[in-house]
Amino acid sequence: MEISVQEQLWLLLSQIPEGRFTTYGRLAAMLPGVHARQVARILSQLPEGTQLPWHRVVNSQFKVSDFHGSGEQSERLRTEGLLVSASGRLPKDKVWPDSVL
DNA sequence: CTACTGACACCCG
DNA sequence: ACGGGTGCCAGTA
Repeated sequence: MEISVQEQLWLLLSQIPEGRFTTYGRLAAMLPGVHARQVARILSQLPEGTQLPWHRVVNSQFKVSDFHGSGEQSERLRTEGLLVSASGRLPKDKVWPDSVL
């Protein structure tokens, strides 16, 4: 009995505390056989009312993609106390350590 | 710092 | 099955 990649990703995502963030690549690296691109796709298909912090995932450059409307992701991050630079980048000292599992 | 390239996984027509 | 596009990444200039 194995849980799907999708569910594993959800569990991982739910572990990210407020004020922290991670990247598609880091999440993918924690799930053997999963590519970063697949992570991005799964996150993009989360239901609208989800409790999961999808906004705490950015690309490897620590930059917010903001494809989700007009700046909603950056807005949410700022609300959690994460300072987003003018160019959309996040501070590297706030990265979620992937050693939790 | 930015721009471009190749490769990977997946979706759609 | 096939080719083109994408929200990625790593490498390079």
